Amino acid sequence: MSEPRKLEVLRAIVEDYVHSREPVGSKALVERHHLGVSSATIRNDMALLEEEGLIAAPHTSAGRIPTDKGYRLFVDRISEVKPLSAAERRAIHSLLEGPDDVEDILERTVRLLSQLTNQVAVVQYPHLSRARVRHIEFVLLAPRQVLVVLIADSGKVEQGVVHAAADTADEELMTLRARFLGSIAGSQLDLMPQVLPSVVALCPPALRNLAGALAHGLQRLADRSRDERMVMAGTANLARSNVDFPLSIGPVLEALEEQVVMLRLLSDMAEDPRGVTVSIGRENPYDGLSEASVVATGYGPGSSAKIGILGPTRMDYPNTMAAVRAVARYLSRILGG
Amino acid sequence: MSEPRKLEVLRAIVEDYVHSREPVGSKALVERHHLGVSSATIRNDMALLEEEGLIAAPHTSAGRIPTDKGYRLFVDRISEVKPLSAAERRAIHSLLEGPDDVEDILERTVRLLSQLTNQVAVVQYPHLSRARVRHIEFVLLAPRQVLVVLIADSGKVEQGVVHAAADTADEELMTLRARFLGSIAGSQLDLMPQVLPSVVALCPPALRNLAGALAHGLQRLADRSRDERMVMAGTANLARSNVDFPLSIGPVLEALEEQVVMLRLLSDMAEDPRGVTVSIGRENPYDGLSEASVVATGYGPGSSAKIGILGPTRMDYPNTMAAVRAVARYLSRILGG
DNA sequence: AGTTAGCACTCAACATGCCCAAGTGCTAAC
DNA sequence: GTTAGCACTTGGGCATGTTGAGTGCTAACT
Repeated sequence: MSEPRKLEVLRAIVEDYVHSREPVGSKALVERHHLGVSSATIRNDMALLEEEGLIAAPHTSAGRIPTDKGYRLFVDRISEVKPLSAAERRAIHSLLEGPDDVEDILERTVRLLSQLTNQVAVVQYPHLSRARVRHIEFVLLAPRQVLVVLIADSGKVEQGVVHAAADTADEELMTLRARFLGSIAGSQLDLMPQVLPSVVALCPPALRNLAGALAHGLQRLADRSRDERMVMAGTANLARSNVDFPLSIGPVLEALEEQVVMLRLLSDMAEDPRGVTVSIGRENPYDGLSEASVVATGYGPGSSAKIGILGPTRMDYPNTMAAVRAVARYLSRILGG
Repeated sequence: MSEPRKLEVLRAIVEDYVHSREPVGSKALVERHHLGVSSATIRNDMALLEEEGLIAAPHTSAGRIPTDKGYRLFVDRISEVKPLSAAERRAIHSLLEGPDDVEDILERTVRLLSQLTNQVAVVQYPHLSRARVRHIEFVLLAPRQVLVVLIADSGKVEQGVVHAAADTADEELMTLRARFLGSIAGSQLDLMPQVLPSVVALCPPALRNLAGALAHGLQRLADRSRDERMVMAGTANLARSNVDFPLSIGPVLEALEEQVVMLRLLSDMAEDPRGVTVSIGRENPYDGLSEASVVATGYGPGSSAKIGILGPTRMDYPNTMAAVRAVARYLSRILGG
């Protein structure tokens, strides 16, 4: 019994199954892969693989399909991340063109990734907790309604409306803006809770109320931009790749809509030295994703934000991982510059 | 042959079919609805209805199901928009609470609508072409990178990055901001193409280049906010309501992802005097939606922006229309105030 | 004229039985 | 450790039969 061949068999099974979507039997295996042994030998190997829980048979006389554990082993030890095709590289490169507004870029990136992989692509907004305040603006929308805008040096803009208790004049807002700006410009977003109260305290009593409301609004904006968000694309791929196939897409769509779930999922994925992390089937903490896998990686400064894809466990891991990794690198490069 | 009864039969068929998801036969009809005639009579009526193309039989010995045309007649002439239940009213009311940032509101609204109707809900951002410029801001992100922010009096904030040909100083930006603001503050977004060039022309030659780039950026932002966008929620309902059911959800998801398609669709829906417009099955201009219906209505100033839902043709039109109408009214009220 | 009872007819859905091919596990020989 | 051979299992395809819901038509009834 040769250990290397057993792995080779597992690999062949995974590849064939991913390709054909059908349980693969011993005979088909020896035909499609030149393994140098007979089908009987393969059968013995397969029996062992099944004992170890790496593959399973849907019913007595059918071929075998990989289990979650089998995919895991495949991803960890067998597969090599393939280089991208020229066409793919070109597609990624063309992403460099166009406006480099963060939102635009993320949107185009996620769309690209979903097309490259034929899966649902997801990307977190970059973390901003370490970003600094670049600018703030107060705009009077109505006598008691103030639009508060917070601009970070990362280029992210947050906005929100604050209600004033009393009618407010433009000059008051100008004054307060100057005060706030003077104190918090350049300071980190996550330090705002420490800084804002002191600004309010130093205000002339007449403005104290308004200042309090505005400080509260600013705080909310800062929280929100730390508070994570995401963009996704390619949900239609769920239906396409699963035509006549049993990844019940209902629960998956639910998970995708509950952005909180997805964000947790992405955030919790450990960073892998090889560049991309994979979470397979029941490894996923969320029940609805028990038939799905997530392939993700970090990007940007510190690789703190994540980008990745979501698809059926039966997916082409090597190519998918390659695409995710490549796109993440380009994205880092664009945003970093 | 009584015309009113024929309509009554059509109505019964639609209601039963929507409820049971199964073709409905003559016998079942007389049982569930007290029509005061025998099944044979109903059969005669049904034969006529079929001749007129209002209902159809999937195969010889099955009951009938409504055609698109049948639904159309049902919606136009038979159904009454039902009042909402108390629970639904309560749900809508609770929407009034919370921050009234436009984005937040739209997001919560669309989520609410999808829950009320169990369909996919969609809402256009309010049109801003008539909005006026409230404020602009230029922020230096890097020596040659300027963040341009445009704030409209509607409370909408647009942002984008502009590349400068040469290194730029903060003071230059201040100067230009004052110039631009002086000329365009208060003017309508759609007049910007007329106003901006003159501002550039009046700039001192040293700033002319930069001013041109900034004007271009501002123009892009103005375009973008006229350029429509949308928010949606409830895609998971597609899978749920169609478990074991043949609204092939693939094409629908595709349509939803192609926001352009959806926006066109919504925009093109004529305003209906009764408050909500319905587009049924093949009436939809987009092929992928041939088995889907859209129920939408305008909201906000001039009812120019649209809100609505998307679901299988076999849907509960009266309740859905009621929900869409009610939510749109509340939304108008909130945004209007 | 409109309504009804009755009846022959159609057809999807389900069930039954049969066979086949794919695939396995095991044993004995190499 | 590998292989050939073989008995065994079983889901899927197919032909056939049965059932029941539902129709359309005709002839009688009001």
